[in-house]
Amino acid sequence: MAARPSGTSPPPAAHQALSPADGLAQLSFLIHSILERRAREHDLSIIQTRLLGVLRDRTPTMNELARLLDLDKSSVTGLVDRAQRRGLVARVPSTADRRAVLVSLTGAGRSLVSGGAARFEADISQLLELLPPSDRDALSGLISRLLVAHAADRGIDLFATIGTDGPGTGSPAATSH
Amino acid sequence: MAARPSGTSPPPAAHQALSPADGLAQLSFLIHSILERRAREHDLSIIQTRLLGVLRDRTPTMNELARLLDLDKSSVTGLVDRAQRRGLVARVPSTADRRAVLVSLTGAGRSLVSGGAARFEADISQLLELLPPSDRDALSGLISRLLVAHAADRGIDLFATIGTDGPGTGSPAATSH
DNA sequence: TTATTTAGTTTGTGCCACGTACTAATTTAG
DNA sequence: CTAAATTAGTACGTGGCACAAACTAAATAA
Repeated sequence: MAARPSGTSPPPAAHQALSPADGLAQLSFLIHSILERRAREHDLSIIQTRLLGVLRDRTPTMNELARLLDLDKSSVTGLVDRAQRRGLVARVPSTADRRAVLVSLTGAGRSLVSGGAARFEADISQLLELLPPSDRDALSGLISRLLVAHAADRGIDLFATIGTDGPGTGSPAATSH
Repeated sequence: MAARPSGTSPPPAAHQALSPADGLAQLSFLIHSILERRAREHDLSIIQTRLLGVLRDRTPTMNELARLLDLDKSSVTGLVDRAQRRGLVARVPSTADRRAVLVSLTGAGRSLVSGGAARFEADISQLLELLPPSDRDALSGLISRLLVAHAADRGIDLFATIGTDGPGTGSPAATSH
């Protein structure tokens, strides 16, 4: 319940700052919509984009995918179905567990997500250029610290169990809740 | 296309900071999910929540609502239908233009959004308590500045045309794009 | 007045998410 | 080593959400 989730403004005078809740809610919607617009260019929804993003450095089972995306497993079936139908991901039977199915990115899926990620990063750069360089760094740093603290707060996730070895098992924030 | 929209981590060493794009994307999903969880308590979706939030200090037409929420007007019809069916909003025929319909919050809708907003703010407070007080203020300030700059950048929105008079006409960020 | 634009709804399509019910494989008990 | 319980995944039905195209009614422009 955002104080003012969207295009609303209190009756404040010109340069008054937003409340933390308002600011975070609006920022969240802003980033969300930037992501959405980029994804749209490839006819991808946010959740499809997240799916591909997650698969960039993993080959999880359907079940793990559900946990990673914070979805019901029955939702993941359809999600992967649609991505597979478009040739973006593949289902590979697990050799270890004959019940399980591993989901992996296809070449097409990988190139799609790579290009998209690059453009999204460019969007973010451009957005951050609205701030003076020192503020940019400060903001990024603060956000990182907040996310790390939040992950640490609820579980020992974020960078735990991940040493320097490849794709980690730990699941950092964002999926949150 | 988030670099790593969700629960993913690069192969980074323990306390390495996230890239700006990663951080913003993850933060966005985090806030989004906090909002979602609170809304869920009242069986509200994010978009329903945004609808109620927008109506807190406006009584827009369907058309204005579409612009405010960045939706197609045909989408707004259904959105308002569902909210109206639950007694959260009302459709009031406009006296000025007999084609137009004004959408306003009912008492039930208002109390719902007020309570929800309070709880969301509490959630954000709690989240921000993970940072030292000085960092909290710094973060909020930077976010405000970024949002104001962004609004100014694309149009002259944010606090323009709004003096001290009540509910403004300008539509600030968040709806973005 | 006639033609055009504007406000809103209707209809049809597709994605997304959920809960429930089901099959098949695995694991645990006895 | 079977029998029971658990786990992985899918199928199905429901509903919200978003869009585009087609349509009605009112307002505005010609």
